[in-house]
Amino acid sequence: MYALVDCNNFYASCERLFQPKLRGRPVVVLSNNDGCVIARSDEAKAIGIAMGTPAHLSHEMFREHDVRVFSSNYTLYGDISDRVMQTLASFVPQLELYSIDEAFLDCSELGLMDLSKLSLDIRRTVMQNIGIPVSVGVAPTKTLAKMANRYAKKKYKSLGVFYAANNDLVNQMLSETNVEDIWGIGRQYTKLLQGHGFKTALDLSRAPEEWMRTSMTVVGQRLWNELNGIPSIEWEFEAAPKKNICTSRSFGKLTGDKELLREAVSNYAARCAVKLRKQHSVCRSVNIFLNTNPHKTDHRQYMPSVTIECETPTSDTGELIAYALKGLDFVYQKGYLFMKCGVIVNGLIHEDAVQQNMFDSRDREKHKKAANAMDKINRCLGKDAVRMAVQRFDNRYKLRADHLSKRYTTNINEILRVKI
DNA sequence: TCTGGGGTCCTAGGACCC
DNA sequence: TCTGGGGTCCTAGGACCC
Repeated sequence: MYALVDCNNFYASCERLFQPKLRGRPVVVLSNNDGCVIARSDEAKAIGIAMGTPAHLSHEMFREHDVRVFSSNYTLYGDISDRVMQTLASFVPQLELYSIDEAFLDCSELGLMDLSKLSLDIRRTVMQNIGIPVSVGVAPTKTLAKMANRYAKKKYKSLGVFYAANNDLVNQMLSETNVEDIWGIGRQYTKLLQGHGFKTALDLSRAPEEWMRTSMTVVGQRLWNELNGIPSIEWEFEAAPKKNICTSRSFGKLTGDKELLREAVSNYAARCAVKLRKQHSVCRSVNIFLNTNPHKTDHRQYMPSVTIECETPTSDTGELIAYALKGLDFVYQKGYLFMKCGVIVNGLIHEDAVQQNMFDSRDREKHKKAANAMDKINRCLGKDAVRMAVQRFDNRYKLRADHLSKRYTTNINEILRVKI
């Protein structure tokens, strides 16, 4: 049996944690750059604010309904997430962290324990320890557990848990879930399935296995198995090292200034380098891309990207910045207004598996020591306390974040103050 | 003024090898 | 009418996830 625990309206719940007066009030959290809505409290959902709504189209509505708006504060959400996961880990021998607000729990070795009772217990404990509301779905496969979780939220809102303990309960859930709400079914597959007359998950579970395989390849076969109670998605208890790493941002405002782009690209390359070293990887190539704003149909559009092979696989900040700047030189053209740029490092391998290049004149040991020292200082003093000159300190291209809350739990200067 | 950022898996097709 | 038969590796593109 699999349990899926999911934090309700996670980002909105995190913000409300430190401002209890917002309980019962509509709260939304915006994406980077305050672009669009990415999290909503129940109250915000109830007044019809849709996921992904551009913020600039909603100001009227926010004012009208007295909606509290936040910029996203990933430092805070990441820390609250760690705490929730720690609490969850105390209930089962093993769990898989699936996303910042979700985890699968392995219930297979809990013997005859009453899983409904366990679910309620989890919910109560997380609420008491952390203050974040969660929902729990328990079922024989991951796909069904995801479904059970969604079903709990929809149908047993106040209870917050659903245990698909037998065939009747599984079928009841399947019959009340539409195909488009199944985990793994997106827009394209929804079109395909509806076109063939499949409306509910129950319909799909009874589709001919052969048809699922031929029209949806192995993805369809797996899904068919999972819907029929045959686990076909493996556990991943240990986070696998990433195969590529991307750092990209939209700018606070459009720019064609090459110096500004150099600064942004250097910073993103440096972030990639830190992420690489954290998982003990080096990359074989670096990709740099620029995007104009596709929404501005009257602007000239240009979305170039270029990949540069590293002479020797590396995770060195200075080296990656140099590659990234070389890439920028290659694709940059005057006369365009850019909205976004990014750096992707590809072909990651373990740092110990590097083939030495016999023409390599760089003292890698020395640079590695310097990088490690830099990481250590930055871990203590906050990220980017030490940086390369080209990164600058003034962040002229910085994103918008007009409604940022404090980093209550990770920065001593921003700790919650209580007036008595 | 203003529309996120970061990933995964699968398949097809081309380049190349013996 | 006809063009070998296997392989591997890489990339691009499409689908999906939060």
